Amino acid sequence: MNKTKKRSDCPVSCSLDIWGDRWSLLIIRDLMFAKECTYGDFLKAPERIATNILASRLQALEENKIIEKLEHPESKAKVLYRLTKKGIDLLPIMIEINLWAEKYFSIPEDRKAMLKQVKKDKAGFIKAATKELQSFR
Amino acid sequence: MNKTKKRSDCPVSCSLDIWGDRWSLLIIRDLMFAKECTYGDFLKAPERIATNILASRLQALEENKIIEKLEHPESKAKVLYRLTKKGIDLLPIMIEINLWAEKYFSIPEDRKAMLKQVKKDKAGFIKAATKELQSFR
DNA sequence: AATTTTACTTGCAATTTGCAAGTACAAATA
DNA sequence: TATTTGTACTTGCAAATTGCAAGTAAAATT
Repeated sequence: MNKTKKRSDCPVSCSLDIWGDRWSLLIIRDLMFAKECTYGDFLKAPERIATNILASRLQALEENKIIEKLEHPESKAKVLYRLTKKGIDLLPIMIEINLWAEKYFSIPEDRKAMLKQVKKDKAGFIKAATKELQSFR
Repeated sequence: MNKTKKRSDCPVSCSLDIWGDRWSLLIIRDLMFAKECTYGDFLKAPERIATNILASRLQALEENKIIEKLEHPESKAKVLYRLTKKGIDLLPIMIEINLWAEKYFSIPEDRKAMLKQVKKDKAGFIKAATKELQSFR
């Protein structure tokens, strides 16, 4: 989001200072599902983020070591983004958000199917998904 | 946050539409710790929320059934806010945020002590804390 | 060589934030 | 009873952020 404005020492506040806006977690969501995304991939998300906002969020997330850039293996015109370990560690938060939302909204079927797996063995799911994300690093 | 602007059917997006800003989760945090807060209590938080922002967030959270108002037992001049069940159910998200932050920031000692309890038995902690919050309803 | 793709940047209007001050009602105090 | 204080907001306004549309530059394709 913004650079180095720490509002307090509260862990919640510190976290929100980094990804507590309407867009950052959606970028992180996309990376958790797709593992690697280009700039254009993010723009395809249904929420329709504006290009300037996307650029500013990607920069802030990179500065905060949540994501990192890497070369696209097939093209110099493309940039690949992926999660760092710090970003991958947001997975439990992302899962709990999905579980909460499932309880209070109607959500897409494919997401429900995923959450069914989660509820069977949450720790196991997180471990496996983390490992999968790590394998791209 | 804002009224009824649903950006997509994604559960993450729907959630952020409600509490995905820099302040809402801090209000919810205060209510999770204190159980019941007055307007003035929220203003005492170290992040120093502006009075107009606080009023607008409280209204939005109430409209979205995350919090509710009740009469103060001792004074008609005061208003008490507390979490609804929907708000209490955000507890697992709040805990995961704290756990993530502990890993990447230095956080206050008392919060560390709480997280020590969490790590001993996460499900048990959430159950007990939820029950405790429910007891105020 | 010309066109298209990709990742941005820029300009600008609209919205939101943040600060300071003000208001209205209740409660405490003189 | 009159006055002051406390509590929960609202209002006004400047500054920052957002969102839309258009533009740019380098790389890839035709």
